[in-house]
Amino acid sequence: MPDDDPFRLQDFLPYLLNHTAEDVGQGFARIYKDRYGMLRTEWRVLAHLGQFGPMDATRIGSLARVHKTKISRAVAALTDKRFVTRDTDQGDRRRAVLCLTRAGQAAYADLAAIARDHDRALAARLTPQEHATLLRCLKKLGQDLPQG
Amino acid sequence: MPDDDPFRLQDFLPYLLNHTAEDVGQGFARIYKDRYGMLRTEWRVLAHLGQFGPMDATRIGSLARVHKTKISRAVAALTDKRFVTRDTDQGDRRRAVLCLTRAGQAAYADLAAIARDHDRALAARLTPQEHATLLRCLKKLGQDLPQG
DNA sequence: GGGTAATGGTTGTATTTGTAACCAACAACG
DNA sequence: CGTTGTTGGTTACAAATACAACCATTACCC
Repeated sequence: MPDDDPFRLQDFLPYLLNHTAEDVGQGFARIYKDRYGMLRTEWRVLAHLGQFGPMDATRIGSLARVHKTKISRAVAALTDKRFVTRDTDQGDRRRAVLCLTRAGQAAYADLAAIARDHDRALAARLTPQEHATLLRCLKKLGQDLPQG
Repeated sequence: MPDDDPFRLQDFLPYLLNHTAEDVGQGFARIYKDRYGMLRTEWRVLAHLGQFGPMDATRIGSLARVHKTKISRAVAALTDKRFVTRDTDQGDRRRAVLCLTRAGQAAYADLAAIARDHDRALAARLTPQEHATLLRCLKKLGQDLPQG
């Protein structure tokens, strides 16, 4: 293991990833913030419900790998905005099934369309091969992290 | 522009990038946090000084694209830890040139070595071609964002 | 059943961050 | 020179986050 191989901050993956993520996310973040007053976790919860249908907070948390307190607060904000309803599961009264209201569905449809365009614009800056490789790499790197 | 091409959250680049960045950064973050009580911006400032030598806060901010208040607080924390000195530029007494102390250099050397290993472990999960493409894509995506 | 643990979810509090306002030193220009 | 504008940097206050403690309900198990 050559110690003379120097550390290059510009190529350090956590740094680069974080950097790019912030840059790339900001444009879209402004949209859901300005248009619906949503925070990132709120958008994510909305997106999960819109994408996968009704589910409880724990499931969203594990899909999105977001801590339950963040989910809880995001859900509270979304119900305030009348975008989400919570329905206590009568079989297990600890659980609450979350569901988009009609307004929530509309907001999701609106934002998803914008997100899709946004994503296309990003992809257009890469070759199709690059884009495919990028997705594959990100997914590879994101799974089974050596105990974080 | 086909509206029937649906939005896929799992392939949405801002989402994926953010996700991966968080996952990948966490392991290393714990190290500089546990070992030196540093926050992310502190590590970044330290890394920039270690990597590029003495410079002022504004320069770090523009290199790392971090807001000046964050830099300011990170620098305050680093001087508290005796990792950084601030030297008022006598030619322009608004500027302060930041410089690693000996302890700061040691901390940087320690962390840089760990970062390098960490990075190698990440790279090892990809093929060399994938890794190269990934870096290239991240750099492409990070520059000249259409008004962020 | 009754005690203990585990699970779904919320709340409290201490940190961290973002935004704006601010101060001091310098620049530009009449 | 004075007055106005910029720039480097800090501080104040509001918003967001992390972490731990906490209910309520369900599961386990003797």
